[in-house]
Amino acid sequence: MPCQRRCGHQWWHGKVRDRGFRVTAGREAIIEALSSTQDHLSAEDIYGKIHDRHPNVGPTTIYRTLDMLVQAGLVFKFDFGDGKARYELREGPKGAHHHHHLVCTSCKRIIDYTDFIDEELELLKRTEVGLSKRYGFRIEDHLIQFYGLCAECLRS
Amino acid sequence: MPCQRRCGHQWWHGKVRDRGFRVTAGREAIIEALSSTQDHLSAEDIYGKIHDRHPNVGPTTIYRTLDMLVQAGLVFKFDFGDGKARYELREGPKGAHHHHHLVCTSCKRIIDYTDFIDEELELLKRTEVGLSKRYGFRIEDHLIQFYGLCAECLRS
DNA sequence: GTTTATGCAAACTGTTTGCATTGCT
DNA sequence: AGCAATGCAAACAGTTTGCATAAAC
Repeated sequence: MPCQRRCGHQWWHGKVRDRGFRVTAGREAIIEALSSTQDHLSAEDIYGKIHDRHPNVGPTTIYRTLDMLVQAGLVFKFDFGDGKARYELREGPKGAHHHHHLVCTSCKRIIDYTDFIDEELELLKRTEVGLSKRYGFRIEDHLIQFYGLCAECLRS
Repeated sequence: MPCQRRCGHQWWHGKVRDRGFRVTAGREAIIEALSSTQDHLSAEDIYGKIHDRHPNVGPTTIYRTLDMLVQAGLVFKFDFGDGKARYELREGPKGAHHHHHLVCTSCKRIIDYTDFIDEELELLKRTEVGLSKRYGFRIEDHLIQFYGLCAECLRS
């Protein structure tokens, strides 16, 4: 199905088709929901976001689509310890956008940060080379999260 | 309850009592299970490990105890994406032992590593200072995980 | 036309909760 | 004695699965 809109919403079609998956209206809606926000959406969040325009897309499809997108490498699945999985687009029309997370252990707020990434990237690169030599491990991704108390919670 | 054994199994008693929690046989068994292995035990794993000697300790107690230990800062709770929480002692009789994880996305194997920790700690320290200035966030802990394919899975 | 995706309902898994009882301090 | 911890059974939440139908290729 060609893109219905004149904008570039089909950047991911190739990546999905290349892996033998099909492009459907439901999947379009789910990717759009993910790319329309900076938040870390749960499956339920996505359901809420798209249910108005796509009342036919149910939770099952969302879970199955998210699994597929994780498998295809388009989406990252996170766990922040609140019992539900959260999903984030790994790349957009403009390419990959990498960041790490600050998790407030009190109010569960999540702050994305991209500062200091340069130093971190340098260390990560070195670490990855070292680890692959030492353990024969091929590293494809990483997760860095800091836990603590956010400004709001420190105040009270 | 003073330690029944002549060894140093009571190193954590103070930390638990200081926070207003009590020392019980079940909790002793759970901490012993955690300290007797390098593995990342799930609640069910712990149940299996202690059920012979402590048939009276049920799953509920294990969950509640683990929550308490996480709260008391003695245990770290992880999620490796296999649907069950996993727990690891944060410190032992000899003090804290910090490490990070390599997660094989194919076979789900987890490899602990402590290499490069010094460099990492240095960077983390700098990052933490920067983040606390920028976001007013007080960082108390961090999680670093690398994802990829282990040597075994690369071979096949 | 063939194969993959979907929706529904029901099943499943890990975890949590209410309440009466036990046990630490 | 007083209050925290436990066990049991039942409840719960998020997620997964089987199967018939619909849609993409």
